[in-house]
Parts: sequence; C-alpha cells; structure tokens
Amino acid sequence: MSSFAGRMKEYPTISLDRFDRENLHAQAYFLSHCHKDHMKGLKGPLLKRKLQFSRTVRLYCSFVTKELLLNNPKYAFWEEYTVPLELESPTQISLVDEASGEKQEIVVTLLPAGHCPGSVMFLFEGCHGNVLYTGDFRLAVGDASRMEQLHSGSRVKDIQSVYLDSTFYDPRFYQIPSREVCLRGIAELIGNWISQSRYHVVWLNCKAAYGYEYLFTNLGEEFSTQVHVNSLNMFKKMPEILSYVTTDRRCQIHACRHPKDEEFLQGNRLPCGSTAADGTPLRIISIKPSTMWFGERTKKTNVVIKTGASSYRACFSFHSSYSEIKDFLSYLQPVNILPSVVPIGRSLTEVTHIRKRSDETMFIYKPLGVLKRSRVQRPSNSNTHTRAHTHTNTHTHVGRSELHFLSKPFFLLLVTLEELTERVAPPVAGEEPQVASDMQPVGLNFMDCTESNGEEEDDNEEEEGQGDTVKNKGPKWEDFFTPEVLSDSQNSQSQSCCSVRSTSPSRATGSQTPELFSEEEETPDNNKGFSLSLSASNHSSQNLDSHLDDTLILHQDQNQTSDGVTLQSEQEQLSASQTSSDFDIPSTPESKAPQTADLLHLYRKLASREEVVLREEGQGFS
DNA sequence: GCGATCAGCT
DNA sequence: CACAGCTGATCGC
Repeated sequence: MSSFAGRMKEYPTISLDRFDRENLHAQAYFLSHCHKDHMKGLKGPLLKRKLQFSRTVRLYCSFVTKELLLNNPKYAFWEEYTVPLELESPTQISLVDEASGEKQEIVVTLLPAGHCPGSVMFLFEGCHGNVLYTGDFRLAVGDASRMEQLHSGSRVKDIQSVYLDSTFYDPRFYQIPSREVCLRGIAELIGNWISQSRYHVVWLNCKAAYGYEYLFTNLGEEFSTQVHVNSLNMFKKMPEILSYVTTDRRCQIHACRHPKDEEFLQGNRLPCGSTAADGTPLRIISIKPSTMWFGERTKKTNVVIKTGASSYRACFSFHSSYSEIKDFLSYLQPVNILPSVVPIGRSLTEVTHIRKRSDETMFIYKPLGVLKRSRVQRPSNSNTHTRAHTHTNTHTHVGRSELHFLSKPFFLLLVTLEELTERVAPPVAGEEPQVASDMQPVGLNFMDCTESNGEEEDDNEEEEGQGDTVKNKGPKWEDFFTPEVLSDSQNSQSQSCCSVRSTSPSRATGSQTPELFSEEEETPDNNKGFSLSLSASNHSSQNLDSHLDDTLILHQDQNQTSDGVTLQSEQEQLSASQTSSDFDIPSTPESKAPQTADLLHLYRKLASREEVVLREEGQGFS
C-alpha cells in the first residue's frame, strides 16, 4: 500500500495520488492510476468545494484513468476538472497561486507504468530539476532504456529524485517471473482444462482491482473466446478490452465475482451462479493470480501451483521485482530515491521506531554516480506524431497504448545514517572520474518520503536528511562496472534553473511508444528457468533466504555465465567500491574483505571490459 | 446518517 | 507469501 503523503519536495505545490490534508492546498493534482489506495481524499467534500472556487486547479491523468475514475459516480464531479494527457507528450502546466497570481511553469510527461490500465509515471521537468514519480509500476528489465522521454538526445536525463514504487524493493523479492512466462503458464493450464469438454470451465479468482485485464485480453486472444466479468461499464470506451470480456455467462473462462464466491465454488457453481444448461455438472477449476517471487539463489519454481483438488495459484504481479527495480534505478541513476511504500515486513511504526532509535535514520541509495550510461540502442519507431499540448482534448475512446502493458539490474544497500557516519571513509585522491563542473550534488539519498505515523510531514527533516548526505568524492563502483561511461563522462548535465527545456511542449519530436506486446524475447534467459508444468508440491520451499536487516542489505548477484561459473558477486562489487569511495560497509560473515591491491586489479580489469570471474563454491545455479 | 479508522479476510 | 479492496465494528461529529 502506498504511504506516499502526496507531495514532492522539489514541487511542493502539486499533489500526486493523495488528496487529503495538506494536499487540499495544491495548485495541481495528478493521479497515476485508478486504485483506491492512490485516491485518498479524492472524493472529499472539501476538495470538491475548493474546485468550485478555483479557476486553475485541475487533475491530470491518462485518458484511461479519467475514464475509470468517472465511471464511479462518487468521482463524477471531477469531470470538468480533469485534464487527460496523452502518453509521452510533454505538456506544460502553469502552477498558479490564485491568491498572489504567481505562476510557475512545469512540464509533465506521462510514461506507461505497466501496473494496470491507464497507469502512468509522471516525469516533471521544471526549475527545481527533473523528478520522476513512478506511481505503482511493473516494468521489465530494460524498459526504462526504451522510454524516449527519459532521454535527452542519446543520454539519460538527469533525474534529481525518483519517487519510487518500492513495494517489492526487498531482496526477498529478487525475481518475479515475467508477465509472458506467467501468462504462458496460466494459458497452458487453462488450455489443458477447457479443451476436455464444454463443461470444463475456469474461474479466475481475481481481486477487485484494475490490472487483470491484461490476463483477460491475452487469454481471450489465445482461446478465441471472451472472459465473463460482472460488468462491462468501465470498459465501454476501451475497445481493446471490451472485445475480450462479456457478461454472457456461457463461456468457459470466468472472472466474475460474488461476495460469497468461495461458497459458490464449494457448491460447484460459478460466482455468477451459472451451471450447465442441460444439468450436466460443471467441472470447475479456480486459478488465483498471486505474486510469486523467487530469491536470488532459489531453484526455479513453477509459475502455476496446484493448491487443492481443483484450485491453483498462478504467478501474477502488478509490481516490479527487486531486480526490475534495481535495473530501473541503475539506469536512471537519480540523485535521490524516495520510496513511496513502507518496505514489506516493516510496519510504519517500525520504520518510525528505527528513525527514533538511530536519531536520524535514513535510507541511502548507492551507487553514488552521476555519470550517465550511454543510451542503449532502441528499436526505431516510424510512428511519429506531433504532440498536442492543449488541455482541451476530447476523445471518443482511449489510446491503445495506455491499455496495454509493457512487455519487457544492480545494487542497493540500505544504511542508517548512524552506520553511514560511523563508517564514512575519506575519499581516495586521484581516482575521481571526470565530472562536469555544473553537476548536481551527487550523494544519492534513499530517503523516507512516506508519511510518518501520526507526525506531520516535515520538510525540514528532509532538508536535514539531504544536508547530511555524504558527498560523492571517490570513484564509483559502477563506473568500473560499466566501463563505457569512463570515456563518456562529459555528458550534458542539468540545465540552469528555469531554462527552457529540450522537452518543452513547443518541440515536436518523434514519438517512441514502447513496444507493448513485443514479440521480441529480450530476456529469454531470465525466463527459461521457470517451469510451466503443474505440480502439487507444497510451496514451502519458496525462497525466503534473504532477510531484511535493520540497517544493511547486501545481496549477491548471481550472474551466471555460459560456462556455469558465477560472476563476481554484487556484494563484493559493492564492498570494493565503498572501500575506495565514501564509506565502508561491514562485510557479511561468510565473506572476507577484499584487499586494496585486489580491488585495484579488479577495477582495471573491469575498466578494460575484461570479465571478472570468481569461483564460489556451491553458489552457482543448479 | 456519514465519514474515518481499524481488524479481519481473501 | 503480497496485493487491493471489501465487509463490518467502532467512534466521533
């Protein structure tokens, strides 16, 4: 659940995904997607009143989100105050202080988030830097590199802060099978079942939330059928979904719901109540989509698990895994990372407790780099169009790309400030890479931006947190890890405050809509380990071997090479870099601290793109 | 009666 | 496993 308080420190006059309390005073609102936990306060009478007296305050979201929002009568009053924006079309918005008339311009770009229909991330570009608010997202490894608007020319834009969906930002959730693999597993199970007879039916036990439509459309396509759902109303302007769902109960795949659906199942009835017309009993299996995750060292496990005589659980995730998030972050390399979700396994009170205990605990994200990796080659897209930057868009149905999900890694540690200050090491002279003089401060913060328990969000606290950030002086481990950046360090950096952005609305550029149902298998190796076969084995072997430590998380990166040996572990790379840069970190009990000479040697090898391979007993994938 | 919050459940 | 969100109990206005 998102515990983001609604505001970003760079642009505190706008509110995102929260509409209560302080957010009532916002000059603009943004809704990333239509899930209830991101709509707190949105139907509040106070907000409604405010809108009636305002000429400038609007809610910005995607077309699909607007459609889903207004589908609920409780939010109908937003109709005239909601401005839908096209994906990937930078749009300038004026933030107006209606009391003083002061105006601030900001450019916002919606990026597909892959979480549910209409879900987007918001990229803000303005005089306080570029800020990315991810909302909730499920992006695959490499997706960020395919997003045109995250780039400026051939480079990744400088991102000051990422407000991050950190739902699975925990090494326990190291890997979640890809959408494609999960879908294949579910389709195989369903295909085997419904092909047996017309009385063999499947019930998809989906929660009441947008996000499963991807499943419906793909299964509908695969089996040339429609999926039975309770209502079509919300999809009435989304033909791509509408054509795969139906309220006709005479189909073999159901995703209908009923408050007592489990009871219905016991009585061999579907939640819609349907039984076979001629009295032949239905043969029903239920499939419950649920997140399955796999630790770094887990042996591959089935994406479909049999949980009873006629019940199954199938892997399905709305959120990116730890590896996917790490890939995302290491590609963008933001200065600050602010998790919008309290880490799983820690309640809000626990987080608060930690803060108090260590006086000023904060999350520190490392790598401490600002050098941008070269933009990877992305497939060109001839589908260019001129962006519309008007707020008076009308539409008949929503854009295709919003309905779909993107079809398509690195290193983090969490450290308390206490740990950090105790262990801070002097920078190593002479190893500093070329850094442009106008670079941003480069300490990478991983700060807590969530609302604290019963305490008002305190801007000063954040300021202090930033002030305590250890400045980045020494070489960055990732500079060595991605040697190409060494020769590429004079990249363009952030422009001066309030200068005209390259992504200003007046600039019509080619559109780069990501391939949504891409047929290319970009990461086949990530997937092939997951079995599609069904098993009745209990699932207790689920890997949970990585536990969140109070102060420090380090994890091994098990990159397997073709000859079966393991690449140098992530943990060791981290240790190595920290030794020579900002601060030291304690080694895990089973590892030994690398020596300086060894590290230099490693750096040289990495910088020259040599493979650095360590043999570790019993660490390889089996 | 309404809204907010929380426990419980799935 | 969590997620997203429902239901119902309780409390305050």
